[in-house]
Amino acid sequence: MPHLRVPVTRRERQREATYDEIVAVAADLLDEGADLSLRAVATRMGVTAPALYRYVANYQQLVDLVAFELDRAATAEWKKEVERYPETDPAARLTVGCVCFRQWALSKPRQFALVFANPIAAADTERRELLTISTSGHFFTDLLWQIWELYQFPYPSLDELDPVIQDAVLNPLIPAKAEHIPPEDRGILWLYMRSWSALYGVVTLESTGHCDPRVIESGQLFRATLLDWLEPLGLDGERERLTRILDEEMSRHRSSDG
Amino acid sequence: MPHLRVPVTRRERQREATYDEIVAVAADLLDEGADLSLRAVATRMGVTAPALYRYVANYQQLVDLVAFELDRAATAEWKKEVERYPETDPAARLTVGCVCFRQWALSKPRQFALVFANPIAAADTERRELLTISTSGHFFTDLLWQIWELYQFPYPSLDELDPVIQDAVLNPLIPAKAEHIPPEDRGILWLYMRSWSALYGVVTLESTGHCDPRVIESGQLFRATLLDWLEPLGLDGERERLTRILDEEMSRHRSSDG
DNA sequence: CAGTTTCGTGAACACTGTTAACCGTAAACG
DNA sequence: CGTTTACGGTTAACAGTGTTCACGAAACTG
Repeated sequence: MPHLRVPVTRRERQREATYDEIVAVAADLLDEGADLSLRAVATRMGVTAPALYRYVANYQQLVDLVAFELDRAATAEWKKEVERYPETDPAARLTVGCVCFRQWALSKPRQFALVFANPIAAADTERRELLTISTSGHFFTDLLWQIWELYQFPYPSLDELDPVIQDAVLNPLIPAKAEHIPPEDRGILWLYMRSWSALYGVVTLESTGHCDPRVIESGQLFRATLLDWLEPLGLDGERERLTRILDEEMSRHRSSDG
Repeated sequence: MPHLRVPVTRRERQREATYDEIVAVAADLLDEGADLSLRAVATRMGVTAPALYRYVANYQQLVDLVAFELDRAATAEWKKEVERYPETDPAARLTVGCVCFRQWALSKPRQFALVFANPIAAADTERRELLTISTSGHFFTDLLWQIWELYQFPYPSLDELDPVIQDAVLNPLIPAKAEHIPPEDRGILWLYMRSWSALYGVVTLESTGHCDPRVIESGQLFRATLLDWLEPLGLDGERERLTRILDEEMSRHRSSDG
């Protein structure tokens, strides 16, 4: 959890460092194929398990901590990849970003499950807050906003939306760079939710393996889903170019790691 | 796992009964909010834990067993609900079926996670087989097939499909009542995969709680996703009627359990 | 310096899944 | 029918898991 007041006292710096070590060690464990456990993290840090309870209240909080970090680290990588295309081409950037997201989910299914398939009870406000500042969410909303600035695709006005949805887009609980979006334009967030739902759907289906392995390998389901979203996002004119980019990005990853 | 050769010897009947008790007890545990554990199932059956190893090879197999049963039982309920509309109206039936699926996922998120968010490795052929005969899959493909018989919506021909997808629809690994679909019509299965992916996406998103609780409560995301699929399924002419049915079904469940 | 907070330990509890050796009883076979 | 085999259960034990509690040492604070 990012603190705004950066602590300066020696103790607090030490504490912050320990937090960092916790998530680092946990991420290592996950990468090695072991499953995340309080005790494993502790012993690898050269410390006994109860010591960790000075830093997290329980196991779930540990999970949330590393989930947030995994999300942050992954998004940072995607941002780098995306920068192969200029800032003036957000449509290409979004395409690359989506492919990166999928590739990450496929190559690190355990991490993906931790971050995105980890159940969150509606009442659990703590975890919802964490979700709200999720880095990947900001990443995708921001790209969508940039696309809108450039292509001006149509979005529903507030009074076209269900009252409950009006509430949700005006005072969003989901991760979204929304502060800079004027209230009358918040209908865009509805499009964000819908497109995110579509992207999340295929990727989760593929990452959890709940479909034919050959279909996953081919990437056609993912590809078709993305192409369906070109039109609603005003990208019909770019269809050919973006399809080319999409195919190139997908084959790039395929060749890079067998 | 359903055996075709129904055993008659006393021992085998006894054994079958024990299997039934295992999944029944496990389902009870889940319903009570406890989490599924080998030991808990055993002690509740009045038996020690190692005894269960005469029936399942390991914990994962127990999970698979009850997952299959949960899927079967849930689908049986949906089938009943669906029968409120005549067999000659498969579009209405599919609508009801989708709402039931969502409602089940929302009211029993743990069970849903067990059946549908439970990761399956690509190499795990055993679990893939179980998936292939999944009851809910057959339920939805069958409805889609009936809709096609009635409305004759367009579907891709085999040579329009990616070679890998051709393979997948001709020799499907996913649950699908496909035997009675002639090879040249197998393009329908591609539409099935795509629509299932969309349905699976929203429902998983909602069931795992990875979006604004208000959006879930309103049901608008689910509703919009379903409505988007009317057109590809040749149901544009039925839009008004089916929307009415959809709304009615959704409010029905909302009022029935707070 | 004295007092207090912080951070770690060790022991213990209540659980997990899983393996091993063992044994009575019920079915199967000659 | 008697003998033998195999099935279905037991107990004991191992290696883990999350979590709590009482304690102590070390580090900061007045």
